[in-house]
Amino acid sequence: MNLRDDWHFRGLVQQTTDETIFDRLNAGGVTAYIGFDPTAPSLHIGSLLQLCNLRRLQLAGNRPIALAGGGTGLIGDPSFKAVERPLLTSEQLHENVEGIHEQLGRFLDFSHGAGKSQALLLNNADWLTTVPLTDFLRDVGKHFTVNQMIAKESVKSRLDRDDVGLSFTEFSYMLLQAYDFLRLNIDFDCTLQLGGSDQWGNITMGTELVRKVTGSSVAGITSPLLLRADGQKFGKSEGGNDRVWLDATMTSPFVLHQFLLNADDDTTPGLLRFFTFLDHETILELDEATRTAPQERRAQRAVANDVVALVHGEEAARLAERAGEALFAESIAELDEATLLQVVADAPSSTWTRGEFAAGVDAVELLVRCELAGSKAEARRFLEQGGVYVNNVRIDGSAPVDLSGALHGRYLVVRRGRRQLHLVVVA
RNA sequence: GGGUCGGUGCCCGAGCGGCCAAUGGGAUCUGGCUGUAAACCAGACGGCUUUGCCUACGGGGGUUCAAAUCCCUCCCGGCCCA
Repeated sequence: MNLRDDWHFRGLVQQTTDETIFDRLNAGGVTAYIGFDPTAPSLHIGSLLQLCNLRRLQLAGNRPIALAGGGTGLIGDPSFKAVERPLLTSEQLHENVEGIHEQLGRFLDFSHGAGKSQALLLNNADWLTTVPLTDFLRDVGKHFTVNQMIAKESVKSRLDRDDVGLSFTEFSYMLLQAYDFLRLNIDFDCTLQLGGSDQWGNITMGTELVRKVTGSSVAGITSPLLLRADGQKFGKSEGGNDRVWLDATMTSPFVLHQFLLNADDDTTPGLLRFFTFLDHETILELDEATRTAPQERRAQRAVANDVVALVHGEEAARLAERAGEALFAESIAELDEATLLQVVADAPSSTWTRGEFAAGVDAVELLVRCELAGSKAEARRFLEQGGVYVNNVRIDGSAPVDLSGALHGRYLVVRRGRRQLHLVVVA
């Protein structure tokens, strides 16, 4: 299977500066990069597509460069952002870069054995924070006109709006990213930049700069943004406004697994194509399975298992799946102790004394202490609305919670709503 | 620097002296239906020692019996001018 066909089959290509780039990618040996914004200490599921793309390139014999935006992060990308972003402090930024650096490493092969396709991990702070300002303005700035910069779709909304502005700082961002491409081209013979479709403007600034400065022709490919069926951005977590992160301490493997498993039918074909490495035949089979037996959710399961395995490892994927089955399909009360603990391993837990339960614990207090409710008022609301369960049995808060129904004499699985869990362990 | 308009709950946005914890929409949450979906329906949506009290309408100060609403001042943003 050649890479061009595969990428088009998967719907990974939104725009290219030059379709013939695929011929070179098929042949192998192309050096390509994707930049990752260190706006948080972890990458999130939105970055996963880009990670997978780098991996796909490498598997086809090309050299991927994962570029952490330690320098561009100091400035902030305004592309399609509604408002100016607060600047990150350099300490935050440093921590974030550390975090995503480590994650990037898990998706690519950095071993010397990989030969010419050995991946590189770079940080653009290395050059962006050291290039002299006057050199930058003369060597980079001269190649662009403000006229073309303000014509970019990515900043247009900000220029048109009458209630927010666009600072020069953010406006200059596109030049920095263009400069990245130039440096990577000169220093590493990098001839391709990939990114989400929101990066098109930044990418073309880069290809143009490289062409003007070095005379060599470099390319760009963007991928569509993955949207949910209702047009919302994919990646908001079930549990609120938070994104779904790739860091296990920020989004547990179980939550990630559940998130993907719950993808609606219309979004699932996209997930299969973007986030898995399954062959085309299997993907089409799973599409068919979604149509004919949606309730089995074979496709969602495949996505969930593959992604969790890729991000957190096979073992984590297996446990996450097992946990879901136990919580939703079986009776939790019948699990043996070891299995129970595995199933709720990801959930937050707290240790209580037997004395605290002597007279029973008020349900409101229990919810607040388990952090399943943000306040007592909220806890009461959940109880009133029938959204609280202990060991999968709904409680209404009229009676204190005691240990009569504790699993194995010492565990209470407290649940709020469909899937907010907390394990109470009685010491 | 000058002029002008504006800063309201997670977001957008009404309110413009008391009936305002603040209309409406979105987001979110809970329940119902279901496939641990989507859509749809219903309810909730600052906090507390909950017939009441406290905190909140950019910050601080003031007028008033009473302010998100009036005045002063500071901070922040848009636009125009320099």
